[in-house]
Amino acid sequence: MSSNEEAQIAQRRANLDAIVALGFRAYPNRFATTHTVSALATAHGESDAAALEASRVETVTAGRVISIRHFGKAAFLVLSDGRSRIQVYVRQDSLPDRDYQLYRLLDFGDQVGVAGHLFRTKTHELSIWAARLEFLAKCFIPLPEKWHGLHDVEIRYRQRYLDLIVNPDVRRVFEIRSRAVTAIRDFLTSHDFLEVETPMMQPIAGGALARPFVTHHNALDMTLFLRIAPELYLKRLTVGGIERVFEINRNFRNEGISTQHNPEFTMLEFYWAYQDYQVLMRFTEELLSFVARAAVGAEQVPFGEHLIDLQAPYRRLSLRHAAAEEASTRLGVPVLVEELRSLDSARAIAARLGIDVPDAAGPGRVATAIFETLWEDQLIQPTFIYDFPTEVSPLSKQREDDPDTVERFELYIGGFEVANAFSELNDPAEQRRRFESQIAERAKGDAEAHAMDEDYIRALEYGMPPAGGEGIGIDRLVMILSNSPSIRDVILFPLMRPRD
RNA sequence: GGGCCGCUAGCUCAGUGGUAGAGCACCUGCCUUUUAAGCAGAGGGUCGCAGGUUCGAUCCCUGCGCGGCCCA
Repeated sequence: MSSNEEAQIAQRRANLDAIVALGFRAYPNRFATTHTVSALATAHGESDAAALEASRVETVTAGRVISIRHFGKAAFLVLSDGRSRIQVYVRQDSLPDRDYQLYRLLDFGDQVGVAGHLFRTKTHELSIWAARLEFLAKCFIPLPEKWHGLHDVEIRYRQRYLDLIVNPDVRRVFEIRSRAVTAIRDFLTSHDFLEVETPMMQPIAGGALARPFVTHHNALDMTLFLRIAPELYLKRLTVGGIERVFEINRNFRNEGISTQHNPEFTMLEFYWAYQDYQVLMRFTEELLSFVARAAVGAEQVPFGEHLIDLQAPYRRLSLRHAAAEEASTRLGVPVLVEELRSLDSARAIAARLGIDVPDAAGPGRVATAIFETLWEDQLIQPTFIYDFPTEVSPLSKQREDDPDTVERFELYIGGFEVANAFSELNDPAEQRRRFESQIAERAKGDAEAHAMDEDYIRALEYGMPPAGGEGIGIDRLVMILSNSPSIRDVILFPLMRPRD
């Protein structure tokens, strides 16, 4: 007993055999077109019937057949080039017999070439009056239904090509992504930043607090880590005199998967000598409004229930002040900023709020946990959270007036972190102390604590200029710009478990 | 790692302790301006996988797999 799908595949193979028997090649090497479907739709989408008749536009184009409506000895095909669609009118008395026989053997999903002239049907649909058909490739496997499309997210992610064929909005998301990345490059290069590429495989996984993926180089017999951040390499370049530098590339973090986390994700990092985090806040506002205009044509973008406004200025909240203020509201008693700076009182406040913190956490980690738990969900409109505890920021420079606090901010949009930036720590002695403190954290069980990097300290010993640096999560930014609720909607091939 | 939910035809989904349904798609026939074309007819199923309970399980129970959402 053969299944329905097997029968459909057999039918389609038989159709291909018949097409070959007509003299067509099964897999021709090329097809010379004069226009893409999108070009035709753009150029003539507004032309009326009389104008098309007067100009008699002849065209040769190609695409995938995504609909066939038969009418006896005529038919309407819909051809897609992945972006736009155009109707093709096929009739027996307008085609060579061989081409008409070909049309009768076409299946939903086949790749075809068409030559003919443009016209409008009675119902004003822009169409090609086919004078010639060429066969380009067979679709053997039945495609998902035209009306309901493909909803099963598992198949959409595993077989993204199917998703792209049948769900036109998916293409739109990745066009936004492409325009956003291009806009970031344009913005930074126009501000004299140099784009570079630094190692993806690193002997020490530094520049962030995260667990790395581990691999091995056979010839050198050495352990290598897929990078969790490019930070330490980019800052070495500022030592080398590249005063404005950026990289857009993949990071890898060996952590859980969620609507906001994919094990590999794309990050922009840039470093700007002689600037500090205050300058970067203003620069970020400029950058993001520029990117929004370029990617979606507006600074206001819908995101779920919200309309997010990426126009400057963004709200600014000091981390400890915001945490203390919200804790006061929740607990109904005053909570002072100073209480978040001492371990005992900070732990007591966290406990009263029902927030669990690791045993090894110092007051900085506790204050940060309180802040994230109380505030993260409400930070829908762009908000800079600034002045982080030094304890959680091993690569950031301290405030001149407060060694427990670093000049650092995170930008939240849509309820999650999109950017992280700081005035860069360039004092090699202080950097060594921070690394040593991280190693102590690791000894206490923090698997994400930063490792020692002697070569990085040596680079600082040559003198790194004061600088501001920032990382922006491209995937998360694109989620906001494209109104996508999951990071998997903005990554073409998100990581999935093997199915078999 | 924990909790909840899902997995039925190629796709989108109903459904029931008594051997399974719709729409679209596919096949046959009719149709030379349709657009979710129309009309008539036919076919298509390991109900995620494996056990258990039962006279009988797609349905109830247990485990596993894959996915989704939430939490850590």
